[in-house]
Amino acid sequence: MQDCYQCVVRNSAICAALSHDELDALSRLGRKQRVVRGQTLVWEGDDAIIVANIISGILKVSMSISDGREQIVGVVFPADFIGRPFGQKSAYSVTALSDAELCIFSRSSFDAFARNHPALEHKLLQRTLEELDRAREWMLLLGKKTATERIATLLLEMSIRLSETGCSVEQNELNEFALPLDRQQMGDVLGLTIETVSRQLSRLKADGVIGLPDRRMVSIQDRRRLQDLSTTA
Amino acid sequence: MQDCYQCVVRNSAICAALSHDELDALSRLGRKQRVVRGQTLVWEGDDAIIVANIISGILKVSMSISDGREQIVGVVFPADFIGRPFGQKSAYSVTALSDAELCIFSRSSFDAFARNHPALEHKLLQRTLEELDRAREWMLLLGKKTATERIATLLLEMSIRLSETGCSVEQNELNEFALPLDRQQMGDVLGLTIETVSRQLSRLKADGVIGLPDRRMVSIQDRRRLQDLSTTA
DNA sequence: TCTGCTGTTTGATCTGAATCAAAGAAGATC
DNA sequence: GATCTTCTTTGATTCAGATCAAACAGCAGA
Repeated sequence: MQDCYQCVVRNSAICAALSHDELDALSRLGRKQRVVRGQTLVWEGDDAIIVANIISGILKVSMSISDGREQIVGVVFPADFIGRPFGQKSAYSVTALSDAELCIFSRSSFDAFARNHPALEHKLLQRTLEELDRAREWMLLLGKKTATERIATLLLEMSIRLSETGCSVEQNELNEFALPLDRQQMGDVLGLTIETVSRQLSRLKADGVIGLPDRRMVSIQDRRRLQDLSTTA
Repeated sequence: MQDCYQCVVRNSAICAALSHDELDALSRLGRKQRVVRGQTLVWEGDDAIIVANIISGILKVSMSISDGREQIVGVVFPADFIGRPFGQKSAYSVTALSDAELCIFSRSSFDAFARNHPALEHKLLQRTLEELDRAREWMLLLGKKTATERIATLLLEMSIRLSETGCSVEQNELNEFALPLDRQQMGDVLGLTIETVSRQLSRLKADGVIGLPDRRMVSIQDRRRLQDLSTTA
């Protein structure tokens, strides 16, 4: 792999913990890879053989039951880390929601490198703690929130995380954005059916809280109201 | 704090990563503390001022909505770690489900110590990754499983985690144990109401899958059937 | 322009779990 | 041993969201 210094996520991914020399060493272990929308990188239950940094694109992390029920347990953005270091098996699948570009490492070589670079492990620990906070926040949503609250929470969360990523330089990214999820996937994140998601969105639109210019676009017209509906602390 | 060498969780808590000298240094930062059942150690939204190892007892980690709805997002056993290192605020409360004994540190001094002891941070990372796996497994349960599946999954999980803790030396701990949760708390873990929990347990008992000798005790009579009902991979 | 195809919306109906309500059980306290 | 108090179980009813069903919109290709 070449040119980590040019990398757009150099300073936001966990690599930010490394000096130039260390980054060189790590880069020799990895490779850049493009994946297309819909492609699955890791299958639930498989040996955990790779880990990766996201350079661009959005991916989902999901778990399922043998009869086909699926729950999306995480949505991953540029600069985020995926994979299960220090573990034998992957308990979840990772699938691209958009075309994406990754920086991939074999898990075993990454594990070894990380063990020798505490600053890198520290970054990884911080990210894992944040991811755990997010997962627990979502458990509250899945266990206790109503359909309306769930949709409102998702829209606000997406609005924030997409604007943090800041790919597009558009001024009003925060209030107008393209959802990286279709209706079915929104249902799979929220523990709802596609019909319920659709109905809730229609109602928010009818109430003037949001606009839906096309199937992927959302514009937040009354953010305050959406926040109230989301019942988030 | 004295006598880490005698500590029952010395080899299973994250302290196992430390040498004698290091352990001495860490022990000088902490103190042992007893808490009684029902006592809350950390309040959701408060500054994250403490972290701790559990020596004995069982605690819950919970989040709530202002109107009183509560979700239990984790149940913590001896040798487990609680608190939110490297973060300003605690997003959740921690409350004792039984009388418990903890080994408490101020977060800031623990953070500083951990940063200088990579082996400790490594253990902490592994635990956090395991906790994240568990949280995601539970997201699948909360998002997609039926009431029966949820109860069956909880009983099996409790059976396993309680026997791993292995406090009691009783032979058949795995199939007969005291629940550390009352019915309300079971509901709060599972995203169900108290009535639904009670009805599901009654049905499992009527079907001969489990026995309920008293309000806290559970005996698993047909483990195979319980596993089928839990729909866990 | 028509014809599929895929994803979305809307409507009608059903159902699993919530809610409302009351009766037991098991400890505590006096 | 009687009386509270707290927790649990069971029953009746309701309802939010699931399921079943059909129409609709946007596009790609012929």
